This record gives sequence, C-alpha cells and structure tokens, in this order.
Amino acid sequence: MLGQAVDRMNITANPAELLTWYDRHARRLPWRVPPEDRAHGVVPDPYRVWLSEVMLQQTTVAAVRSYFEAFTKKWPTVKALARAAEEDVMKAWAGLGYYSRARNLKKCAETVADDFGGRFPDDEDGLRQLPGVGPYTAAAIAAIAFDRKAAVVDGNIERVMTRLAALETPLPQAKPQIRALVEKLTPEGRPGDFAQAMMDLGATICTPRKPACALCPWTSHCAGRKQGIAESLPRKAPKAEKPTRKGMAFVAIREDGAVLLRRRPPRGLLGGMSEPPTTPWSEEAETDNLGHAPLPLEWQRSAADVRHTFTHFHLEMAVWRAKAPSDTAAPDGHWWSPPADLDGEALPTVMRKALAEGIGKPAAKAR
DNA sequence: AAGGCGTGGAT
DNA sequence: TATCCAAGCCT
Repeated sequence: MLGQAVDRMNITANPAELLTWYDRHARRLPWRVPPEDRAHGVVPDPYRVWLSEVMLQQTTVAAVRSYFEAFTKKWPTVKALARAAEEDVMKAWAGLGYYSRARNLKKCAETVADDFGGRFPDDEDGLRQLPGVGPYTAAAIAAIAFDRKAAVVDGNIERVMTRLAALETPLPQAKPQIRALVEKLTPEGRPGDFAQAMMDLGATICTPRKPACALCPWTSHCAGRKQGIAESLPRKAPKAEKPTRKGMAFVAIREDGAVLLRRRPPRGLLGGMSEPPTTPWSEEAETDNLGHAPLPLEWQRSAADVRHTFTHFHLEMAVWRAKAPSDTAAPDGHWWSPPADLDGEALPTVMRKALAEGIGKPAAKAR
C-alpha cells in the first residue's frame, strides 16, 4: 500500500550525487569527522555524536557550538559525565532550553557508564532504549557513529523529501511516506555521511524560505521545483495562537549583593532549574499582589516588566525588588547566591532577564 | 496521541 | 514588532 504510493512518487535522485556534493561542501562542525578523514579510517566518538545530537534537538547549530565545547572540555567521556553532579549539568545547560534534555542526558550517561561499561549500544534498537533518545536520535547515532544503514528523518530531511517528491500531504500525516522514501534512498555505503549531507542540504540550500535551487545537486530531480511549489512545502497545519500569562518575580538583594534563589520542581516547565521566587503564572493573575513575596520586605515594582515567549505561551512578568538586611535568613528551600556565583547558577534565560531587571544591570549573556 | 516543553536568529 | 522555526522527545 505505502510501497505503491512511494513507487508512484518516482524519485530519480541518486545518493551518490548528494555524497559528491557533501565531499566538497560538508560544514565543518566540532562534533563531525569530515568526509576526507572518514575516508582514511577516522571514526567518530559515539559520545560526541550522541551529545551533539541531543543538543541539536530543536536547536540551531549556532546555539549549540559553545555548549558542546564547554561540555566536552568539562566532561571528555560519557563516564566523566555520568560521575558529574546533576546540579552541575543543569548549570552547564542553562540557556540552551528544553531542560528535560539535560536531565535525560545525565540519566543516559549513567546508564551507558553503569550498564554498558561506558560503550553506547551500536544499533538503533539498543540506542532507542536510552532516555532522551527517540527515533531520530537513535537513527542518527547508528548511522553516523556505527555506520548502520538507518533511515534518519529530521525536520530538514522532511523538507527535502517533500519537495523532491512534491508531496502535498501535510505534516504530520506525511511522516510515514517520508520515512518510506528515506528508507528507499539511504545507501548501503556511507549512511552516516548521507544523513549529514541531507541535513546540510536542508540547512544551507533547501531552506524553509527562498531555497537556493540553482545550487542544489538534486535540482534536476526535484518534482517540487518542476511544479513551482517547492517553497510552499512541506505543508503544515496552522499553529494555535499563544495565550499570554502573567506573574511576578521577587528579587531580594542582600547588602553584600547576594540574591535570593530557589530551585523549581524537578519536572515540567524549567524543571530542576533555579529562579528568584515567582508567583504561579496565569492569564488572570494580578501583578501587584504581594501575598506571594518570600520575605516581609519593602518591595518596589521595577519600571519594566519582563516579556518572554515560551513554546506555547507568552509571559509578562512584573519584577519586584527589595533590599534585605545582611542577617536575613533564607527561607526553607532558598539560598543566597553571592554575585560571584550568579553567572554559574542554573538560571534559565527568562530568569536571567528577571534578575537583570531586579538588580538593575544588563543580563549576563547566557553561555 | 496531541500537547507540553526554551531559546535566539532570521525575516 | 510579530511570527516562524531549528539535527524531537516524553507522556
């Protein structure tokens, strides 16, 4: 059934043409073994492949680079990462987003170190069992690190394939057809380079807007281009509008400059990360009700609110600040973070914005 | 199985 | 300024 539909799509593109393009145009990335080194027998380190793939989930190469460098410097092996304190992993991940990835990263490292002697499973099924490793990541690691002929499908590859086949079925319904096409196209030789070539093509040539079809190695095979609909693919359902929630943040500053922080609950939004005390956020919330203040101090509202957009809602947070005497005890579950420690705390970006507004200095750039 | 889950860059 | 979206996973 699906096979017939795929056959009718009649892909004429050849993996060899894409690999030739990749040999000349592969992006140089810190976690990647370039094709010429690959040809001389250099093999990628599964730890680095895994770490980069998790960081790259829904995250741009530009954002990942410095985090990848910091992580591999601090924790050169999966065993080193397994031995790290989770708190330190969250601090190092702060600013990168989707914090469940960091929690799963630590769990996964422990599994690999404790149950597999520090060696990653070398096939898709084994990798798929690891926390934080889904269908895409398992296939990518299997292909790139272990030379397995795995069908790697990410957002780039969905775009490339729907255009190549002029596939007008909207996502996510088109996913099975796309997978079938990728399985047919993936070569026995160099499956990892093929996957990376498809992703590079999607990232640099077959871009969401204004694709550079003139530079594409597959331009003559592209049904979407022939039909003049390439740029409109893949089709997607329109996204739901984001509601706006409101809340308050309380920035208490001790005379020595220390700021009062606490830890958020271990799961859910910004789970396990640190913050100045905040109220719950809702569409109806008041932003001038001091009932939730962590300490009985003289609170003053900061001039500007913090605006921040999460995946599924906008947040407007009023920032209230107060000076605290030097002998003020931190409430249960809270601690005073001295200025020298603040940059290193596990503070997500939205909370760095709140602190910057409360303290009255520019936000430390997320690392 | 649809919705929760971050952030910054491009347009 | 507002919207889109990037190498997805989990429940």
